[in-house]
Amino acid sequence: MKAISKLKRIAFASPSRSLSLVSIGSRNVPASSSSSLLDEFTNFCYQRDLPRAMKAMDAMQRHGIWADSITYSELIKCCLARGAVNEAKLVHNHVFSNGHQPKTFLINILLNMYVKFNLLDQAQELFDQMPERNVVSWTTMISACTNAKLNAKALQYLILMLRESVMPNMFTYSSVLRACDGLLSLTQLHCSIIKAGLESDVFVRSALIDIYSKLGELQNALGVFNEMVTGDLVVWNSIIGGFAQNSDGDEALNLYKKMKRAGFPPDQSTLTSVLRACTGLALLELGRQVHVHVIKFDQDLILNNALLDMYCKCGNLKDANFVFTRMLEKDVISWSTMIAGLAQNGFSREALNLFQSMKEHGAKPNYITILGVLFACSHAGLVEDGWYYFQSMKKLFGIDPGREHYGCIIDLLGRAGKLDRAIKLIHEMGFEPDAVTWRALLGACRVHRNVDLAIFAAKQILKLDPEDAGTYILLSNIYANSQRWDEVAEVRRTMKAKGVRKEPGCSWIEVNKKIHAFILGDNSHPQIDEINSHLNQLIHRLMGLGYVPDTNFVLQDLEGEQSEDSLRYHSEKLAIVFGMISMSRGKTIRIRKNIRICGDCHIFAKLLTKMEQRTIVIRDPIRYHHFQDGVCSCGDYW
DNA sequence: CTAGGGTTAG
Repeated sequence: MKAISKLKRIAFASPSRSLSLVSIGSRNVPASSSSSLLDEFTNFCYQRDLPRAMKAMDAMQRHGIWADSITYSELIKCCLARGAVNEAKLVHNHVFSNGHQPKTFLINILLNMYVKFNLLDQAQELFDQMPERNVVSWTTMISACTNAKLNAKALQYLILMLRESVMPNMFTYSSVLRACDGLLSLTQLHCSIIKAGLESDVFVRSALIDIYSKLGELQNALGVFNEMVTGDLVVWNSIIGGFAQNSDGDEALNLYKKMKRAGFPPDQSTLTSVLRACTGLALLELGRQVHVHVIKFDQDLILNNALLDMYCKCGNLKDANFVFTRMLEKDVISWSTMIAGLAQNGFSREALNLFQSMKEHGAKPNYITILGVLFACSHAGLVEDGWYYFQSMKKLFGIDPGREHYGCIIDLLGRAGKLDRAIKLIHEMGFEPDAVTWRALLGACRVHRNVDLAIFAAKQILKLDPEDAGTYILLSNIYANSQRWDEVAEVRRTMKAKGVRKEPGCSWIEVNKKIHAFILGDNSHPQIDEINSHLNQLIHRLMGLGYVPDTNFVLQDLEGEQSEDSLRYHSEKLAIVFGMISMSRGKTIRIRKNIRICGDCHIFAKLLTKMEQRTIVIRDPIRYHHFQDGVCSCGDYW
């Protein structure tokens, strides 16, 4: 992709210089005159007349004449712009013909040409034959390797170049930094960069920020960013993207504000990251504002995909569909995003229909697409369809089922109550089960109330993920419910010993472009009294209609202690009531929360939508719940 | 002649 965009850039590069000191064509000049042959060739090269230049070059070769390096570089640019690989190879042969030794400058250009044509082997061969390699030669090879994701090879080139005492420059570092896949090599490189005094180069800085972010070292990335005196758009995009990709949307958005204050107008890359931040935080209104800017960069595929995903993840399928149908160019990510978006939001049928339509459009599904399809089947209880896709995905789409696919199928079987089959599958799959696998089984146990198996699955999860507070609480609740107090104490002890704390339940709701957070046990919201009194009234009215606060949801309640009173103040209930007080009836109440919804809040929300004619969408860390008219899109399974 | 930033699941 990169090579192609480079080719394009060359194709639209500045028009050829005019050099016509000599008449063009061979009319006025005898063919045997070596100087006129050379002039002719030079003119054809600058005029980008490839066929004639090639002809003239052929004649020059027969006469043993060579042009200067700049002229050849023009010719090679022309070959690149036209994708003329064969001509380019002829140029290569010509400049080496009859034992002629071109300058390093020219060989570098040839090297780079092979890299841009994606002919790494040829580049390597030429590189190996070079009598003298300068920093450009080495950097060209390093950059070729990093682009091809040959990280070890890129680092190896750097070592070899240092061994030959060629000093890396900012080009070399910005290139080789992308090849770091461990903190050790990165720290060493960063030191060398500082020693060489190159850390203030914007290219090096953005590369440093980016690689630190990719390795999850955000504080280091921020350190490099904060030292910046003069920056540019890409440096800003690197740091914003870093936070957005490491699910720190808040910080990404803060930096975005700072960037605008610093006078840098956002581009496609910035907005993609901003949308990703909105997606993570479920900031639908901010996402909508970004949508306005997206229109200016019409039809940027990546940006549109990010916009699409934002609407899906914010539970707004209407706008997601609007964006999707208007995208002129769709790739496998667009289709996968929309399919998964429909499935996660409870529109399984639509997801499967879209998958059909994707295939009819000739788009090739990938690993992730199939995950969305399996998720849709699982969600709709389509055991047979899901099993069919799972069994035949290798044959139909050439994709080997991975851990995640098994996870979906375990979920599918579990949801359908086929726990035995699910366990059998865990044993049969070629992978060691991981925490995600066991969580899929645990989900089934919760719904089908299989306490023993739930304990087993929870223990497996904790073996693999000993910091998972939610699973500890769940396990402790299960024991408490069976009066197994010794084991309750044991779980609590383990948590204490490991320093695992249960995260307080927190729900967020966006009203009038402001985010309101509700945290369990926190009464700091200015309208908390009004909310509580309204909540009590609602509960009272709902109880009149048969609602019973369910303190027995031990397998579900990850948020607090199991008493009716604490259930009453679960954060999502407060957020829902606040939404009802502050938004008109026609508006959807959208809530995001940090831990999974409990069974009592789920029933509460369902009954409330029926009683009050409201629509509520709650996104928990892994599922979506669209409540309307007394039912939830999750089908009471989560 | 050589260099940096963005999208789907988990």
